[in-house]
Amino acid sequence: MDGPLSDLPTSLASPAAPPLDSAAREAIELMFFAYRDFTDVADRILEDHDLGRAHHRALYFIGTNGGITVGHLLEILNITKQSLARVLRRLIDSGLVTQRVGASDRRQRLLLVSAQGQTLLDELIEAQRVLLVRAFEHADPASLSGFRQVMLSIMTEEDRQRFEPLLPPESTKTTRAA
Amino acid sequence: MDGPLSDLPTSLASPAAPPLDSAAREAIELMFFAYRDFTDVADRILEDHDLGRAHHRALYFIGTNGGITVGHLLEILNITKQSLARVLRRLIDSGLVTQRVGASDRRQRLLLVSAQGQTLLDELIEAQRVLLVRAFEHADPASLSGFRQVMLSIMTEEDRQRFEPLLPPESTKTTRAA
DNA sequence: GATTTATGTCAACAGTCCTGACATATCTTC
DNA sequence: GAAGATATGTCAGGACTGTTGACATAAATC
Repeated sequence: MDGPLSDLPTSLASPAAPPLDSAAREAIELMFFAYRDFTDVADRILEDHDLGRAHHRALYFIGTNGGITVGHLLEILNITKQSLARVLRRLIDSGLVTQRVGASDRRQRLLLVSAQGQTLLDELIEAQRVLLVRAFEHADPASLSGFRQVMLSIMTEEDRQRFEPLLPPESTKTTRAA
Repeated sequence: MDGPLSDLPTSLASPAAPPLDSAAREAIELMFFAYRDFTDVADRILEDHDLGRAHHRALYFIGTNGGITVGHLLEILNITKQSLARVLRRLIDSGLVTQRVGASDRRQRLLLVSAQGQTLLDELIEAQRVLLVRAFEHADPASLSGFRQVMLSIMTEEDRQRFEPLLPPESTKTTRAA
């Protein structure tokens, strides 16, 4: 009495589905569970500071892009300025992030992580790094680059470009060697 | 004027950080962007039906576990029953999910995806499958298994077990071959 | 000086998750 | 069969995060 719906032919929406079907299904679940558990370790730390995931993301990208402008941060996060404003307000009020007037353009607010903010950020990164190091230890270097390739390919071209300075100048784009 | 904070020694929170540091940082970002873009393609479809991500997740796991009980679904999703109730109500009211009284235990509500729900679910899976197929085409089979290994290793042991029937009976646990 | 740009702010609404407290049927056990 | 445990539901209220729409200000640019 369980599972009569799961093996119906994939006829309606996917016309003649390629064989990758079950692999894709598994990957969908891998994404779900891995991402959930990955964010969970950070969420637990954030709880102690009464911060949410949005604060984490903002803090992270400010930390790795010291002096970033609000506009650029908005581009990375892809949320509205009103959403970001709420989050930034909190980070600034609690002293985790500071701001400085732009040197060349005084309209800009350059965002910086404070010493206190860096301590929290280090803690957050460390928590996730532990998971990743463990994951990388279980996988050989080839697997690691496979992971990287797949993740990059899943992304939007726009997001993929954020990583390109790190990519070897090979083609991961249209050249399918066939 | 950009980046004075990003290269400070990792002295505060991570005692003597291994060399994997920059790889870990990159992986953190890979997770963020890949997951975001991966869910985005589904979110766009869901918008047309005025449904959210929570509805997607519930629909998905009901679809791949036809006749699942509310309790089991709660275990998978790891949310409270009040949260799930709201989501299920909507799915049932809109005819995407149906329920049936448990055969052996009449307290149970067995959840099933309706034909209409299956159509939507197929559409959602197809959208993400397209991304994955493209990603898998760009990566050789070894890379694919590397992706899989890393994602599995990131997870909680508990979640990893959900995949174990599919895993070869090797040890990905404590055996580090050293 | 007029326009555009970078940023902020007020207000309202929606989705998702949480906690706490009760209620109801239905098993299970003594 | 009565008592307790279990599966599920529901009401109430609160928090975080994201959205839209409208308006405000300062600084850059033309």
